[in-house]
This record gives sequence, C-alpha cells and structure tokens, in this order.
Amino acid sequence: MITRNPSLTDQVKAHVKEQILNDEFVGGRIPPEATLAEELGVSRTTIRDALGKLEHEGAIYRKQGAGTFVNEAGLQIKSRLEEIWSYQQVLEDHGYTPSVKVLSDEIKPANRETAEALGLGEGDEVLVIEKLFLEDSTPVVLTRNRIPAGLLDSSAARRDDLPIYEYLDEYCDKRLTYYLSEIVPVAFDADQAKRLGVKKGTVGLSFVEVGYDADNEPVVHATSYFRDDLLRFRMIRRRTNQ
Amino acid sequence: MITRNPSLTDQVKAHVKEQILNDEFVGGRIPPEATLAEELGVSRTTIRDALGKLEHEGAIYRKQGAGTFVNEAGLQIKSRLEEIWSYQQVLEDHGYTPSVKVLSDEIKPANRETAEALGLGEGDEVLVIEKLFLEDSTPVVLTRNRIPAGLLDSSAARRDDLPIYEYLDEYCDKRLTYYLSEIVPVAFDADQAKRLGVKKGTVGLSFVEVGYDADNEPVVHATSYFRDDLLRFRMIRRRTNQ
DNA sequence: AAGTGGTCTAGACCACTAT
DNA sequence: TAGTGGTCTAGACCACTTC
Repeated sequence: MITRNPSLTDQVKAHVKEQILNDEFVGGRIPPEATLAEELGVSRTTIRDALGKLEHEGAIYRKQGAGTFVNEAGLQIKSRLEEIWSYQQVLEDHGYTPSVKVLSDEIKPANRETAEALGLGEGDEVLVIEKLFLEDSTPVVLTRNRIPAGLLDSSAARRDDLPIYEYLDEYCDKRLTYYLSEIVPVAFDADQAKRLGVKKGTVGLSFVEVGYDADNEPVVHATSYFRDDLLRFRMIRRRTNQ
Repeated sequence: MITRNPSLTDQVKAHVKEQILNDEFVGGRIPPEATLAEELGVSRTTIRDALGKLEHEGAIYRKQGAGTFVNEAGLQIKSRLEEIWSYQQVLEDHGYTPSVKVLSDEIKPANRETAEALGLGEGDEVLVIEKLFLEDSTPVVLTRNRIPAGLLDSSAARRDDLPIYEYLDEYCDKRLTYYLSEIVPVAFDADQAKRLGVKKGTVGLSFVEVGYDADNEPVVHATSYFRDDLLRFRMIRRRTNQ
C-alpha cells in the first residue's frame, strides 16, 4: 500500500487535504503530529513536512503549543498567484469552460527587451506564440510567449495550444521550474482591447515574466494580459523574520 | 558563539547569505551540504533547512545530483511581493528616502465590505487610518487600514505612523501573521490622483487585503494604492506538483 | 563509479499554550 | 503540569548528475 513516488510526504499531504475538504476534523482541529505519525505509520518528520506544505498553501495554520487547525479563509482561495501555471486550469477553477485560440506563431528576431530577458543578442531568432484564452466565447487572457529558436527540436508539427511549460518540455526538452514575474497594471491599447473584447483604455492586469529551467537558464519571456472583470488574483503574504 | 534564538537554521542562513553577497563562492557554487554541516558544526538537517529558505527566497537554486548554486537573477529582486510588510522599508530598498504622513485617523462605523472582511456587524466601529508614503516630497503609496475598535487597548496616545503590524502589536496585542491579498489594477479617481500627485485616470496597482493574527482571526482590512511609475512589484512563481 | 541533493527514520529536548 | 508544535541530531538509503 505504501509506496514511494509520490513521496510519503505528498501522500500524507493529499490524505490530510482530502480529510479537510471532507470536513472530517471536528472543530477544525487536526490531530497532533505524533498521533498522525502513529496512525499513518510514518515518522513525525514526514508528517511535519506534509503539514508544512499545507500550511504554506493556506489550507491549515499551526500554533505552537496549541495545535494545528483548518484555515477556512485560506481554503477559499481558488488560484494562488504564486503557483499558477496553466490559464486553462485557472479558468476551470473559476468555474468556466475554457478554450484556447492560437493567434499567431512565428519565428522573428528578438527585440531588445526579449533579447535582454533571455540573454540573447538583439536580432537572434525567437519563436513568438500569441494565444487567447476564452471562457465560452468571452476572451479573458491574452498571452505572448517568446522562446529562443535555438532551443527548439526538429519536430515537424508542434501543438502551439499546449500550456507553455508542456510545450517547453515536449519540444525543447527543458523543464520550466519557476518564473520571475513583474506585476504591471495597464490600460489596454486598441489592439489588446479588441482581442480581449473590451473598450480601449479599459484597465487590466499584466504579468511580464521570465521563466527559468532546472539549470537556471532563461527559457521563455512571457507577457500576459488579464481582464480584471473576469479574473482576480489572490495570494498569501506571509511575515518573514524581519 | 553558537547560541539559540535566532535559531541555528537562521544563523546558518544569514551566514551563507552573507557569503553569497560577498561573492565568496567561486563559480557561484555553494559547498555540498555535508561539507557545510561539518564546517559549521551542525547537522545536515539544519543546513538543509537554511538552504531551503534561501532557495525559497530566490537567493540560490539546487539541482539534485549536481549541487547548490547562487541564483544571480533571483538576487536582483529587491522587494518580493510575498513578503512585504513595511512600505517605508520597501521605499528604502528602492533607494528612496521615505517618509510617512498620516492623513486621517478616526473611529467610524464599518461599511459593508469592511464588516464582512473583519467578521463584524455592519455599523460596528472600526478605527480607520489613512497614510501617505512619500520619497522626498513625491507621494508613492496611499493606504487605508481599518481595525476593529474593540481590539484597541486604552493607550492615551497612539503613534499612527507606525507600520500597521507594529501598531497592532503595540496597541492591540495582536501579532499579524499573514495577509490574504487580492491584486487589483485601478484607474485613480480624482481624490486618489490628487493625493498621489498624478492625473486623474492614471493607472496604478492596488491591494485589497485582510490581515490575520496567530489565532487566524481577521484583525485588519487594508487597501493600498501604488504609483506604478515609481514602484514595481516582483515575485517568484514556482511550479507545484502537477 | 563517485558525488550530490532528496527522502525518511527514531529520538531528544525546547518553547509555548492551555487548564 | 500536560500536551502541543518547533528545533536539532545522527544516520540510512535513494535518485540523479557528472565524469
């Protein structure tokens, strides 16, 4: 029954998470770590790692000396900004029926901003993929991803509608591990407004970000625009030690 | 020399962080965990916890089987969105000379939104503090904090210019542990624009958030407005399992 | 094959909360 | 004072990268 991969920690995490969602902890109180360890036949370290992840994602909170509890407020958050990867998934989480439309897909010389972001020379070729994410027929997210052309393998046909991390995995053999993101408020220009189906000058949010692979090399320069009336982002901001 | 509090882990973290900033690791390569453990006379677990924190804040990255390395890109981020607590500190980190101006400070009945956020009845009293943060004489951040009046102690004079988490600590005996935040792009209205010294309709960013204490009780409803031309927020978005 | 980070164990003691 | 989470140790073995 107990196997590795997923790790014991992740199995424990999933197990506890499920019990939380099923409201199985009376009074929102989660059993002591020692009890969980004994019940599940794993060490307390494994329990602590699992609870630590759940705490980090806002599902529980812990209070030294008192116990571990379900975090009702934290559970409400559908998509946390720090861990969003597929806009299709985000839209699904918001109860939408998402679809993707590839607007364009061409190899072009990098502009200065992209070249700098990806550590290329200005004019080096990049693949630019523009996509629109819709719920039913309403556009919600507009994205532009730029990938160094040199990373592409020799596949004949590429599915441009894949989430960008899957695309990088599939056709570049690169695993996207994190983004450095900048959050920028914008008033949509005529072109963006038209694509997103709103009036020119409408206020929205955008991310400007660089994605890195396991070797910490930049592999994608991404810009995304969101319709604020249809998609709101939330996050947990925690205190650090000073 | 070695003492508790700060914890061993935090001491190790600070030690390694300092060496990173002093560029003491040739080729950006950080010694193996076992080596660090022996050198510093602590267990490998302690080393791993410290490196885990540094990895989380983007100072280093690790690659299984290969090693641990300095993350040059991650080190560039001055203020990470997930861990911002004092706007004065943020402005200092950006090289500004910050100051605070308390615009107003009065006890009023809560409006519907605040009452809901703080779990109060509509009309229950809250202390509303409005502040403006400036660099030199240029306004950058406008904030409005609402605290349930019932939490206030009987202090005669309160320093309204304190960071809100210090205020809560000092006058409410509550420790703010985290915020649930919503990121909202806005076009400033006439009043906001005037206070921030920009034209009406200028686009900016705002946070709408609820702060919770150690018992997971809401203690503050905060709204903040930022001048995007003077302050940009960055964050690290990491892949989660799945 | 050697070296590195990743997972897991069993156990000790500390710090804090509740009663 | 009993019970809980927080820190730390010493050690084992696994998964992966590099040579």
